[in-house]
Amino acid sequence: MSRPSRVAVPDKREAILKAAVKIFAKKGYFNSKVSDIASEAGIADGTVYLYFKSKDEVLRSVFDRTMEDFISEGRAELVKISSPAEKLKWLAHFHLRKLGADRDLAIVFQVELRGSTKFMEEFSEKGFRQYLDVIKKVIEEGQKANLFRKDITPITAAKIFYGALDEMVTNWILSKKSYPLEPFADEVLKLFMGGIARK
Amino acid sequence: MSRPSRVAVPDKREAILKAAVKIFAKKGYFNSKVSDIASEAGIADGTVYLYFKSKDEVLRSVFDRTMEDFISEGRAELVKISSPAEKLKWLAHFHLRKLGADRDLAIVFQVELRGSTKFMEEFSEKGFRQYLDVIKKVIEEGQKANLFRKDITPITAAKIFYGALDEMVTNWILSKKSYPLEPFADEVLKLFMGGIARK
Amino acid sequence: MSRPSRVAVPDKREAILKAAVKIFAKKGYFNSKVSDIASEAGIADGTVYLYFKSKDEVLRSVFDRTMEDFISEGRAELVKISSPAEKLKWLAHFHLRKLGADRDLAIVFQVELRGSTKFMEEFSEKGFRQYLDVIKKVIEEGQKANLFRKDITPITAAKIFYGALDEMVTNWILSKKSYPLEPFADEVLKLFMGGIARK
Amino acid sequence: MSRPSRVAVPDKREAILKAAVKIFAKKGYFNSKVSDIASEAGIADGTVYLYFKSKDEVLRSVFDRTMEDFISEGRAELVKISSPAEKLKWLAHFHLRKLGADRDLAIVFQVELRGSTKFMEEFSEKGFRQYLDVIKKVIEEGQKANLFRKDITPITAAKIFYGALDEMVTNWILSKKSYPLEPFADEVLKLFMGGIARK
DNA sequence: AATGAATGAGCATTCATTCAT
DNA sequence: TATGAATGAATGCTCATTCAT
Repeated sequence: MSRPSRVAVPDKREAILKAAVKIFAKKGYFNSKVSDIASEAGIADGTVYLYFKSKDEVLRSVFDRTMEDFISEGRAELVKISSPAEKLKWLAHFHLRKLGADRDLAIVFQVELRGSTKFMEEFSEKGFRQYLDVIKKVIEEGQKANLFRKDITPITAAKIFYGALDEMVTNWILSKKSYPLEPFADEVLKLFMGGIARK
Repeated sequence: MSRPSRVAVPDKREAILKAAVKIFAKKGYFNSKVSDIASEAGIADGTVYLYFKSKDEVLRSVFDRTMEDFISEGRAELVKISSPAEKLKWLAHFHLRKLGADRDLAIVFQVELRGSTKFMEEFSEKGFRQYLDVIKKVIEEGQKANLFRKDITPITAAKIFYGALDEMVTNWILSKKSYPLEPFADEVLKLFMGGIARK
Repeated sequence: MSRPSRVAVPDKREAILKAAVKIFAKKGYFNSKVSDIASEAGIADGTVYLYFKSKDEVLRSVFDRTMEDFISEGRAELVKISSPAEKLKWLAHFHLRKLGADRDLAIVFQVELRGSTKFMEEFSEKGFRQYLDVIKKVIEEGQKANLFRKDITPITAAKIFYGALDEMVTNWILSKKSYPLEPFADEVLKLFMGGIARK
Repeated sequence: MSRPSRVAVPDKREAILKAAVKIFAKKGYFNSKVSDIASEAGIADGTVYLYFKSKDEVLRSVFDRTMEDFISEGRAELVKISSPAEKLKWLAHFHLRKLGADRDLAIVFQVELRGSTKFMEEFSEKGFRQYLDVIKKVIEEGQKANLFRKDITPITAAKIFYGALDEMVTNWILSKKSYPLEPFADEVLKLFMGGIARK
């Protein structure tokens, strides 16, 4: 049922985005030339502009596409889980598994997308708020079910949860050593759920 | 009794750094022109180069000077506190109080310094590791005193603590609303110490 | 029957070199702006960099291309002449005819290429030594044939020959009056062959 | 009888000129910074401008002072010699002895002073014409005394004489090997007087 | 006279974007 | 669609010169 594409153009848009992630990760957004991306994607410089309005839009699109997948997959999976604690567990693993699977993409997300307040604001506006909202909902759920303490606002708890995971990713990227990222999900969960203080 | 400085040029180096923070915060490092900084500092473009080797070095210096203050003040204060929990409390408040006091500086730290892997690596190498190390030490102390649980590695706990605070700052910066940042220290502490799960 | 070239851009590289000679001759290498050259060539500034790596390389190329022609034509013609004296005659005329035909090029060669030891050394290394060598060979030939005196080393004689011609060119360039250069070839030859002293 | 100078200021003007020759010779006029010269002369940058109006004028002064010495010494010596041939001999030796004694000065004269048509013209105007005129006079003298052939104009012969010597200097400067320059005076004379052709 | 901090005009080069083919 | 040659605006940095001290 799929529209038969013209051949020879398996998916240039996709190729450009993939190339862009690789190049942005290696050199940083501002130091990446459009010609680097085009060259990496195996096309002519001008062709980039048939698919994207500007270099700016390429980065934006990397973000949009990834975030979209991220959130929709997240929402779809979460409904299958009933326990709020299990939901948080799934989210933490999901977050670190996804970014841990594509170092270049992780770099672009952790580093490049934060390199300008402009992007940050947009980043925040579009995907990040939604993502934080997903976490917040889970926490509210836990509070309603009397499983989570209520003396912390859900949104603050969500930020803390996100911030902790985010820091795991940042450290993983900057580390000279190569190690699996996902296991840290359990560490974060342990602390987020129970706190550091001995009972 | 201090020697009265000449005229309106009490400290140009300082003026440049201050101007740079303001400009970098407003426009981002890559979009800031050296002439913007010079103009903001009330000096000629070329004068910037009498104090700094390059635009690059200006940003680096903003970071160095701030981080130095930050860490030395942190270390000096911490030795006055004996309880590990109190130390964490002081650190969280200190972190948010400092950055909450200078929005532009906070923006440069949260956004600009992370805008390139190059800076990130240096940032990480120089100040960040040390800061994380300070936190780690406190946690080890708490574990030794049997106050903190021992099933979490101190460095991971430190990262989570830092990540949570960092996220507070980032959200504060990006927020369109203006609100005091420091109070969030207690929220982070509450959760970090006791966890989200009801006992 | 040659394929009619597109539009007004028959050969941009050539146009740039031509423009550069004109501009360098008028203002000197260091006082010539790349934009002057581009403008003279009827192209955009950036286009210069599609054909040359730097302003430096433009000057180098002017030299290379000219010297190459010069030497290859010289060698090709000389083999057709058997008498060493006739060879010198042809060389002297050739030298002055060539440079006398393009005042701007002559200026670049006489003045600009000598404006820095760096260029001088390269100039010397590449083309000049070869040119001097061609003259030297002719003199050796004459000495072997017992036509030229042997109490002067061929290389020194060659330098004198070259130096005399070179001075004719320099004076011609600097002169406010316009006069034909080539006739001076015979004057140089007269003196070089027979000396100033009366027999 | 000399006016007692203030001490500490043996002769700054002289020191600057000396420093300039050294620096210009090493880096070329355009690549030499005024601060390089000042530093080499052991004075502050601004002090250069107490003695010279501009960097330009420093080079000009190097030339003026040297040329003045050159020509006045030349004229003074020549009147002591009666034979035109001996006069040429003295001139050739003088030329190569003087420049051969100060490589840096020679470089400035051979290379830097020719690096721009502007300087060339001035160079030509001021000292060079006079120098050439001195040679020309000697040749006219020789012709009048029936010692030199008359089928060559004196000025052309003078240029050839000068050009030959000049080339000796240029080659000496560019040579990687170090050798005495003055002996080439005799070679030039031999050829200039008798020609290359066997009698 | 001497200093050297400050000035600011000047310029080579880069690179995102366009557009004729 | 695709190309890639051409564009030209944009900017970090240098350095001759000035001038308050």
